[in-house]
Amino acid sequence: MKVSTKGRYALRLMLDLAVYNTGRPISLKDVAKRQQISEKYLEQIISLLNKAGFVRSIRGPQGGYMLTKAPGEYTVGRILRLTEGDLAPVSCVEKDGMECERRQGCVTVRIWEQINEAVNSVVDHITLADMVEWQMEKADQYVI
Amino acid sequence: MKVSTKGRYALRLMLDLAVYNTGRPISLKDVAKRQQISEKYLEQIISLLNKAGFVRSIRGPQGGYMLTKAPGEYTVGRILRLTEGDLAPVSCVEKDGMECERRQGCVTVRIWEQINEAVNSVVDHITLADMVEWQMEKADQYVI
DNA sequence: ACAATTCATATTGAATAAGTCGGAATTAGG
DNA sequence: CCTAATTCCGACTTATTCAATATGAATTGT
Repeated sequence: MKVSTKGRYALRLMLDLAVYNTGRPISLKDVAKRQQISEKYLEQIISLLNKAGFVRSIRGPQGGYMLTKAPGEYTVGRILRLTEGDLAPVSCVEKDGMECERRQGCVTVRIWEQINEAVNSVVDHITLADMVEWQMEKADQYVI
Repeated sequence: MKVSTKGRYALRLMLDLAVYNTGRPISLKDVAKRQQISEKYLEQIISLLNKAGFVRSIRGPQGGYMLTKAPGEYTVGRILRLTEGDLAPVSCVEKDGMECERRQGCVTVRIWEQINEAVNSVVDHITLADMVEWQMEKADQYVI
């Protein structure tokens, strides 16, 4: 029941791009330094985000990445699902999951469905914009 | 974010013991047959449940296992946590989890906490007795 | 031209998942 | 007491996934 580093890093990566956005591309090197994550690993992760159109890339010196949309447009769910796959606790309740011949008599599936709904209702109602706001509040605390 | 077979099988195993309880021990062979799970693998799983006192074992011929408490006393959460460990989506929000030096500045932790609470509130409010009831309803549907 | 960047693919090492295997210990029934 | 059914125990295996590293090509601002 764990979220892998890939999903967690993706979230921090996207948050970093949102928080440090100045209208100019942000290099992975900077993100890696701030977030203390291997730059090489971030490359793999942002590649997914790039192909999915969540960010756009600018190559060459002074290049980097930028969000393609406003932070409020990215739910945590969309970011996590892109990197982690379906968040369902078992494959038989996934959106495009495997079908199971035991399904009709299976009682545990109700539990998995409820867990699935509970998780989704959390991640689909939090956006990057919320997280940026939290970040600002944190920052305020330390400035005072 | 998946529950492993170990946790899923443990749940079905406990449910089987609850549903087919007649006051006499139930052998793993029978459970394995009904649930279509490897008997050898079930041995490993029930060993955990046994050591935790969730079931008690009777050895020898006509031996097997029995629940030690009423089905209503077992929450899904307790069964899953025994086999899966803490259900938290990241270790830093586990009950006895690792501490993280990034913690104070970390914003994503709020998300993991909310997911954790959402999952716990599902699994800690469903008991084996509920599942037995669901099973009965299912059975009724097919008898009619 | 150079250096900073992204892009693409392959490889690695460790851990975990999901069992299987072989046999020892216990005990009810004949 | 013997036998067979059962639990109990630990080692082993096989495949997959995780979490990166490594290598180098392609692009482009200065």
